[in-house]
Amino acid sequence: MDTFFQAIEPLVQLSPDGRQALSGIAERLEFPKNHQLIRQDTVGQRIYFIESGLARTYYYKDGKDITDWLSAEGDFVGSIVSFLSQRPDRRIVELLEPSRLWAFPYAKLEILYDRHHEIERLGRLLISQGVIQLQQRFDNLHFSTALERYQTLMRTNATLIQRVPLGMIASYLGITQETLSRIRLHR
Amino acid sequence: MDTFFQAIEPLVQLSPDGRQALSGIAERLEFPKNHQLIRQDTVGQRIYFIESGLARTYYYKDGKDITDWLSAEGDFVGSIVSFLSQRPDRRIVELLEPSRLWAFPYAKLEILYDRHHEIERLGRLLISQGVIQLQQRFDNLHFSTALERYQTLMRTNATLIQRVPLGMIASYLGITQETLSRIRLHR
DNA sequence: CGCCGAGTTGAACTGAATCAAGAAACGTGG
DNA sequence: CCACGTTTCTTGATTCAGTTCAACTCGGCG
Repeated sequence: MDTFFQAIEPLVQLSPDGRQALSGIAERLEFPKNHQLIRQDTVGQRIYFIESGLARTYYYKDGKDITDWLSAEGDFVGSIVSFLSQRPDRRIVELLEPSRLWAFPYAKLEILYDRHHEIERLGRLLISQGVIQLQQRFDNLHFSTALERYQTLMRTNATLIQRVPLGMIASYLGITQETLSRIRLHR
Repeated sequence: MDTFFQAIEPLVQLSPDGRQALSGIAERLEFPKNHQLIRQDTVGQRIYFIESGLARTYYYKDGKDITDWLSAEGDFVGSIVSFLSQRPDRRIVELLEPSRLWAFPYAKLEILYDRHHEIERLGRLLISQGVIQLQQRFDNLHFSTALERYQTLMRTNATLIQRVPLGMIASYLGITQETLSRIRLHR
């Protein structure tokens, strides 16, 4: 769990007790490419930390496949809305590369929230980071052109573009694959 | 603070102790229309709960005024990104109606988070709600037409449309005032 | 009364979508 | 390790939703 504890270190200095509690509920997982972590219209039972690999969150709208989020090593992934609300959600989470993960089951996490104030704090801070990220993504979509959105992605997540097929990047940006193809050979 | 405690009741049953702690740091405020709660490029020192009234969060992009969020009685308002990250943000919060508010200062809230596990939990749950709301708004913007976005607003927030000028609603939806004007006299 | 902000309407323009072929690249089995 | 099929990416022509710019209407209210 070293990479995991390293990732959360800036947020909370966990006591040995808290660390042990988290280690106790974490499940070590390894899956091949294309494995579905979360299936459509299910309740997200787990939140995943990516030690290595790459995951995509997507859903279908009018039959079209829309990328909602892309998560790489060091990120958390899951159907956030479903996990937080404990309600089914259309979002699917699928691996784009073979990955090593740590999974945290919702029910067990709840118990730790109860018992360990410091873990509740960790939860609060992780979600806070989530809001900030999402808000930035929202702002970018709100009144920006396709080109601007692409440039922002290049600036913040340049490596993703090598690892994720163009069509998935395009819908992540809210544009069609054809438009993205045209944009990137240049301007 | 009754309306406030009523609003958070579904999330956490606070102990008398916790309630008193929150009451102790809350500031009762009343402001006229057009008052700025948060000024541009400042660090959000407070988060506000709206007992009565209406607030708008907006910012300028390329000189154009863009509505980021609209908040009415029962909602929390502030420059969320700035409040959570304690960094300056371009977002301005301004009252669209005379309002009665409860303000919670960041520094004092931090102390309560430390002392009262249950208040830390409240914080976590409130932010969780925030993510869910923002994600829904994001989804709606991601691959929907102007008409669809307007209809979603009608479905979820119909009353706002009476209270907020058309231009502000339009930029909230990510469209121009002219387009919104055309859309709503029907289709 | 006349002005001023808020909303509407019109006409021309444009960024991006759609539809439709092709060209590359990729990986799987023979 | 080559051949074939599938997936990924590019390119072109056309269409369309929404923007832009500009003028005009309406309802207050000072």
